[in-house]
Amino acid sequence: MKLSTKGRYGLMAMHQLAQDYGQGPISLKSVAEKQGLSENYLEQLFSSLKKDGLLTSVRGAYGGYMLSRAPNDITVGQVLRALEGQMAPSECVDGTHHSCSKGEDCATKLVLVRIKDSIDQVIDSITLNDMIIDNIEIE
Amino acid sequence: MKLSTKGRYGLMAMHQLAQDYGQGPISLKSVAEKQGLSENYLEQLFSSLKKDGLLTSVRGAYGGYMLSRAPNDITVGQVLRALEGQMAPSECVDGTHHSCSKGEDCATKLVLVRIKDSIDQVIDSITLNDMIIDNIEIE
DNA sequence: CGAATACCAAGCAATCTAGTTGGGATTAAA
DNA sequence: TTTAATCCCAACTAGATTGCTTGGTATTCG
Repeated sequence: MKLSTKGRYGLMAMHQLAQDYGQGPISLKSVAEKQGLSENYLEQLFSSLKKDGLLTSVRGAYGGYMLSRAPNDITVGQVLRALEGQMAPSECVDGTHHSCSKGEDCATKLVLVRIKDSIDQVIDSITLNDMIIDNIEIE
Repeated sequence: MKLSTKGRYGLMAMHQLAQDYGQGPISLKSVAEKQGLSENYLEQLFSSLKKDGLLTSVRGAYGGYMLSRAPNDITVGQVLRALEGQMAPSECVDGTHHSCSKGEDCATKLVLVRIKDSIDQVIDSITLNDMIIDNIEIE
């Protein structure tokens, strides 16, 4: 039940951009370097995040990426879903596939739904702004 | 962030054995057939579940597997961890690896810890007996 | 003895992961 | 107008993982 690096790297990068929010576009290279990530790989993640409307880009020299909204208006859930799809422990509870022959009459599915709901509740309640604040509080 | 089939099949099979609890050993073949799973694959899962002390086996003809404890004394968390390892969204929060160079000072890790804690709380609070009861209530 | 079972280890095709490679388009600044 | 910096896009790939299958051995009941 691991997150792929997409989700984790994406959170790291979005946290970085949240810290730099309001300072204009930040280059991919700069984010990749600060977070120790592959520039070309991160580019793919930013592409997904942009497609989901979480990032805005500025092309050309001195261009870069920035959050499309304030950090307190972007949740961890939005970031993770942009990169990982639904945060469901199984396809049978991800809302798109309806393949299980047992239908709703499945004890295992009930458990999986409860896991999914629990994850959703956590990730939808944490914003990028919370990530900054929480981290400072602990430092 | 998907569970592998191990966790899902394991829950299905353990739910079956919970329903048959007290009726002596149930053959692998029977469980596989009732749940529509590959017998040989399920065998591997039962091996893990036995190693973690959740199943007891009886060899020879008319042998089989049974829960090693009452259904209300086995949690979904114990089953899933036997088959999937720690239900952590990243190695940096699974309690065994300590590889992240950032140490505790990482906003992303704080988020991942909250996700893990939330999953743990759900899966450790549901027993196999709950799975039976909940399912009947809905039927 | 023979059938039914658990137990064990290795092999394997398909898929997924975590990138890399190689370019093209756009724009600020010199 | 050139140049460097940047975003944008698509294809490729080595290695790991998944979800099994195969082929056996050991044990026990009738």
